[in-house]
Amino acid sequence: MPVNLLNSFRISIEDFYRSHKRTMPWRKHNPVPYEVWLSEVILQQTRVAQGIPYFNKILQAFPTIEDLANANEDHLLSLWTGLGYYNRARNLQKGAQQVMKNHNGELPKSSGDLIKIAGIGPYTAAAISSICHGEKIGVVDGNVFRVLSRFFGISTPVNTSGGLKEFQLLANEIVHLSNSSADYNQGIMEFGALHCTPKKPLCMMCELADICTAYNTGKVDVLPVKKKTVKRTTEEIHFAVVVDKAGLAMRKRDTEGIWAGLYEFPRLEKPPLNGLPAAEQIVHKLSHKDLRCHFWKVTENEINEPITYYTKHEIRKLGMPIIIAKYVEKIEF
DNA sequence: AAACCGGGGGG
DNA sequence: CCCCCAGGTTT
Repeated sequence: MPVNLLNSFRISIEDFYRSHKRTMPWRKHNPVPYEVWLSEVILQQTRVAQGIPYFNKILQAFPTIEDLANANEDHLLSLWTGLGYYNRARNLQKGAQQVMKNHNGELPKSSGDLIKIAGIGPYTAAAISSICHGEKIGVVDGNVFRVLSRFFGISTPVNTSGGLKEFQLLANEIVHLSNSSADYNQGIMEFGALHCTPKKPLCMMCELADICTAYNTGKVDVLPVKKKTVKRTTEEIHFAVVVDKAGLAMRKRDTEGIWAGLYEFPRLEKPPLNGLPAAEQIVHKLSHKDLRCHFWKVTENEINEPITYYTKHEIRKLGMPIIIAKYVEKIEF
């Protein structure tokens, strides 16, 4: 990306941050690292409005890292109740114990050391080090994915290792141009949360609209791109293999849906009572589901639909799903 | 790379 | 109903 574009973006984000009311509980000139750590862990995959009461409650119960390290786990979990992702609480306490044991009770400053602590990943390490110590490292969370992908028109799926790397590098490049990692990083998250929202972003009043790629190419509603994690399903299919003197029974499929207008074997709703397996079951993989295909050697009586027979010669001229075509090639009739 | 982890809010 | 949220760990 051109440096002047990166800078225009960065300056607008910092201006946005400095001119907005701040919502985080520990927003002060010298944020306490423990408070930032606690709030960032609480807010993982959690809306700020939902997490704030928990932050206040837990900080009051455990005012220092030492208190947290020595806490009764059940006590901590009772305060966490309702937040979800309860391993966050256990990891948080494990981290506090690590800090007591290995760092004299004080959080390390660099993101490289922070990330070694339980429950602190790339995001939280970058957040603590940039906000508390000015390290020039970009935070990458859901807001950052959204804002960067829209503004720069990046369509790389964000939920892939390659996408994550690309966005992290871009975030780092921008934050290196800033004199205040804390303001820039918090600004882009605040901007994403309040302004460049997932749905109905406030483009009409956005000061970045003039140079926003998504806005100027009509892609606001398609960015960021996420690779679909299609939950694959399995469907059982029972094919009737009916062989007659006249040939092999085939039926033409409807003109809509999968394999529209192609020829296949008559279907059975379930494994036939009077039938022998005619072949091994074959799993036919589609993008969204596995078709587990069974072939049953049955007589005409098992089929409750008009049957048409085709000779091998005739069948070769019919359009068929590949799984049927392969089967036809294998058998003798 | 994909699964798993929770509860709440909004369209 | 689905998507998203100031993500991280485990397999």
